[in-house]
Amino acid sequence: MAREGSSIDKTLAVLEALAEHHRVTDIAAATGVSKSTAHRILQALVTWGFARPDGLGSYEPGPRILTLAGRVMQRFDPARQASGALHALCEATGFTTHFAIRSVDEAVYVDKQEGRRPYQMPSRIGMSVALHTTAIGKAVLAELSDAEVLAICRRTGLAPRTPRTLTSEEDLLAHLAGVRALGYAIDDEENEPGIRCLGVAVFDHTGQVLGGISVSTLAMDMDLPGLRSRAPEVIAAARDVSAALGAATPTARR
Amino acid sequence: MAREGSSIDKTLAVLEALAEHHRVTDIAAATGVSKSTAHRILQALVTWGFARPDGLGSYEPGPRILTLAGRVMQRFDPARQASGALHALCEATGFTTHFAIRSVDEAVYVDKQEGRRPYQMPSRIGMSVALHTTAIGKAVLAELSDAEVLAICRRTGLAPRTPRTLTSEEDLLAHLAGVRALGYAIDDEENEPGIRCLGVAVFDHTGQVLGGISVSTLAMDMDLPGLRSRAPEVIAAARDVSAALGAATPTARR
DNA sequence: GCCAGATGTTCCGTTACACGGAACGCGCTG
DNA sequence: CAGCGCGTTCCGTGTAACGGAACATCTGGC
Repeated sequence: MAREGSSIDKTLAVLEALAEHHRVTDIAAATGVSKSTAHRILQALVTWGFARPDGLGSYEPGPRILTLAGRVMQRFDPARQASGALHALCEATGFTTHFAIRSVDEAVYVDKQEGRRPYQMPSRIGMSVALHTTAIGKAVLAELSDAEVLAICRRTGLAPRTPRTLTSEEDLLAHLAGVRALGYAIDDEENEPGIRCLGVAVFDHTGQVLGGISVSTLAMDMDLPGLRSRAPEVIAAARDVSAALGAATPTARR
Repeated sequence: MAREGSSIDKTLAVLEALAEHHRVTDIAAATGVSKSTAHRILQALVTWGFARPDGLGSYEPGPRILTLAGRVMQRFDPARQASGALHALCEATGFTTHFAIRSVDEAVYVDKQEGRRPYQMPSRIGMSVALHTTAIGKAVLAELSDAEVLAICRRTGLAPRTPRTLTSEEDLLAHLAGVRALGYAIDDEENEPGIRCLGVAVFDHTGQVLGGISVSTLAMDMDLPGLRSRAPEVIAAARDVSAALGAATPTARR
C-alpha cells in the first residue's frame, strides 16, 4: 500500500493490523505503509486509546476499540429489532439461537439467546465466523451470485475447520444451490465438531441480505431429520426479523 | 476541529461520532470537521465496513467494528492472563467476578465469570461503565491524584445512575480517600439498583493502574459486612492478576 | 401546492501536511 | 566488539486533504 490508499485507508489498515501484530515493523509489513508512517499512525491511535504502548517498543490494541464496539452494540438497531423474534424462536424450539451480520468476508454474532438445554454453545457475541463453514454464513452466501461467492472464496480461501467442512469451490457452489432450493442452510458439524445448526438469511430495508439467524444444537441431542423439521419455524422467524428490519418481501431473491 | 487535528484524528473522530450520530450534518457538528470532509471519511468507512449507509442518506456503524473488537478480545492478553485468577476468585466466593480496563474516562468489561448463584448480572463483556458509579471504577480513581480525578469528573460529569450514586466532587473525593485506606472500593447500589460490588485495582507491568476486578452480588443476597468480609480474597486475586500482568509490586501507590 | 430551509453529495483550487527515505540510538547476538 | 534489526526522529517534497461553493433532493410550514 506504499503511496497507495489515502491517509484514511492507512489509518484503518493500521487499526486492523494491530489486532494481529504488535511490532511496528510487522504492522508496516502487514499494511504496506512505511515504518515511519506506521509509527506516526500508532502514536495517534495511542492518543485516542485505540492502541497502548507495551513499554518495550511494541503496541497492543487499546480498550477504546472495545468501548466503541460496546457502544455500537448498545445502539445497534438490527440486534435490538431482531431480539423479539429471536427470543420467540428460542422459546419455541428450546435451542440456542444466533443472529449474525455479514461483515465483508465473514460474519459477526450480534445476538445470542441461550436455549433451554443442559449445555451451552461456545459462540459469543462479537465473535467472527467464516461464511463457508456456518449455517448463517452459507445462508448469506446463497443470497449472492456464484460470481460473488467465488470472489469471496478467492479472498478468504476455504480453510477446513472440521473434517466435514466444504473445501472446494465446486462442492460449495453445488451445496449453495441446494440451500437456495430449501430456503435454509445446514451446518452439519462443518464449523465445530459435535455442533449442528440450521440458518436462514435475513434482509434489511433495502432488500439486501444483512446476515442471518440460526438455531444450534449438539449433534448428539438432535439428528438431521429432527433439525430439518424445525426449518419452517426458523424461516418464519427470519421473515419476522427481516420485517422488523424494514424489508418489504424478505423472500430469497434472485 | 476545522483545519485542526490531522487526517488520522479526523478519521478516528468520525468513527467515534458514528456510534452516537447517524446524519452527516450531526457527525460534522460533533467532530468539528466540515460536511464534505465528514462525507468523504464516511465513504472510506463504508468501503472498509466500519460504516453502513442506511439507504436514506444517513449512516450507521458497520459490523467491521464488531469483528475487530471480537478479534481484539480473542487476543487481548490482559483478559487471558487474568482469567485464571479471576476464575479462582469466582470459585472461591461463588459470586460473579468481573475484570474491566480503564478506557480514558470510563471502563470496559473484558472478562466476566458467572458465579454459582441462581441469578445473573446484567453486565456483559464489551459494556462500558462509568468510573464514579462502579466498584472497579472507584478503585481505579483511587489510584489517581485528586487533580486527575477532578479533571475526569469535569469531562464526564457525575451523572446519577441510582439514588445512591455519588454526585458531588467533594463526596467522591472523600469516598476515594476511604477507598485508599481500605485498599478496595464498594459499589453499594450506586451503579445498578439492587446490586452490590466490591472492587480492587489491578496494575500492568509498567506499574500503571490498568483497571480492576470485582465480585458482584444482589444486595438481598449479601449484606455489606458479609461482602466486606470477602475483601481479602479479592485483594489477593487482584495481586495475582497484577502479577500475571507483570506488575512488580501491585500495592496501592501514593 | 409552493417555497424556503436544511441536508446529502459533488466539485475543485489551494496549500498544509502526509509521506517515506535517511539517519540515529539502542539492544541483541554471534 | 561488530553487525544487524528495530524503534524513533527528522525533514524536503509533492500530492492529496481540505472545505467553501454549488447542486440536487427532501421536508415542513404556510
